[in-house]
Amino acid sequence: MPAKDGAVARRTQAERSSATSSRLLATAEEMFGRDGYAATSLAAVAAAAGMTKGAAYHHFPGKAGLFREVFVRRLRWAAAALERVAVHAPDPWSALREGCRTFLECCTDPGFRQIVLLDGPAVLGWDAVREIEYEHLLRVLRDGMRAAAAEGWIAGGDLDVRSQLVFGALCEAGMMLARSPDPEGVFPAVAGEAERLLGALVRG
Amino acid sequence: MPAKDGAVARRTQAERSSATSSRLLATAEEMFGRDGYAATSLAAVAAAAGMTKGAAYHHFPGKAGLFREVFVRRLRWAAAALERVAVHAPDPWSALREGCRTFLECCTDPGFRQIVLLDGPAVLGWDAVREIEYEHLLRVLRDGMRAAAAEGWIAGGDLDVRSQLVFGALCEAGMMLARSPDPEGVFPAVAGEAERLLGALVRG
DNA sequence: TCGCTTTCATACCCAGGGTATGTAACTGTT
DNA sequence: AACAGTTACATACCCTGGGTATGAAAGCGA
Repeated sequence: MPAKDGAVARRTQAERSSATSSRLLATAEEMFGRDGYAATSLAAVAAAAGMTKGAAYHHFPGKAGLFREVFVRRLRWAAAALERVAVHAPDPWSALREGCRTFLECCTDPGFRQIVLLDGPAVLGWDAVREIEYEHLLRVLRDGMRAAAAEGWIAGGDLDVRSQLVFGALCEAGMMLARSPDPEGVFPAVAGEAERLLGALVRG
Repeated sequence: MPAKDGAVARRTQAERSSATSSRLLATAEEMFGRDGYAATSLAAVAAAAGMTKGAAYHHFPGKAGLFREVFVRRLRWAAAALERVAVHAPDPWSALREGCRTFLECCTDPGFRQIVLLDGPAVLGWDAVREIEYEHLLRVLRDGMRAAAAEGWIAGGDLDVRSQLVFGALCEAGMMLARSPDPEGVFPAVAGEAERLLGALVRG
């Protein structure tokens, strides 16, 4: 077992690997989110992260592969925000309302909008996007609806389909927010209509 | 005024131009719809239409420009279908219901799905897509809602926002239909939930 | 100490969007 | 009818950028 060779701490392989991998991911998340997928070259991302294309291709299967990881990251980020809100809700119905509002706040982030809502479907294909979104967001929304339905808050029906339709409406709402010159100003109107749409499903 | 020179009918510039332009558009619509924007090269489109890239660049400002024209074409196609249905509806509420169902049927077309729902936003940007969709579909939907609201069929509110949210839900529904291995089989369930979403807005 | 693997950098290939230039087909004018 | 000017293409080229092949240096197990 050799000792450290002087002041420079020698790093293990796993440390090096995960460090560069993380740097690359963070840089890619920033650039994909700011400039969009098509306008961001892989070499530029690697350079901004302090390495070359070769390193990027060593850690990820390609540009689309890197984007996919970034996409998943953003979804995890949103899912974490949802989680924090939902656990404090007093009842399933409030959890639904608060969750949807939180998702809209996530859409306020320009990077989230660009990566998840705009480029995601075109780059990864709708099926892949749908699968990842299901894993992190849609299932939560569906389960929330099921819980609300079980307690009689909302009407029954095909909740798999309905949760996805609501998700589509929320994405559109998120895009409206992001596009607006005054997101904070229109937030109440958009969030209000979104809640009305949700509230319209309440069992009368 | 010179006479025709033999068997070959000489064509005017406008005829030549519009003929090649149409051929290019039709071919691009087919290939973009089948293979997607990224996987379709401009040279391939031009070749399939019996010409070279030069001709394409003479008639359109570039690949994205050509795609934009194709995109508009598809929207006009869908709008025409909506128009045919809406005029026969006995009341605003039926017009809304029938219009939404017709839109879902448009989404059954794989090319429509690929061009309008998948590639459009990423290629043209959300703002441009939104503007074109507004011109052809969203305005119709909003006006339909306004008419329905004026006659007391649905509740009031911000109908600009609400129509867009409903549109988002419909697009998602369309993607579900297109993705399904058995579109005809799931059509009733999806259309049913879409109508429920719409019906939930009915003034109680 | 010595292979072996992992981690990157360098150099290269090539598909494809865009452009510059040449040429043939039409058009208005005298 | 001849000519200049414009339009409608084709050909040849540039160059960005994704992907790959090769090589070197840094850990790692024996």
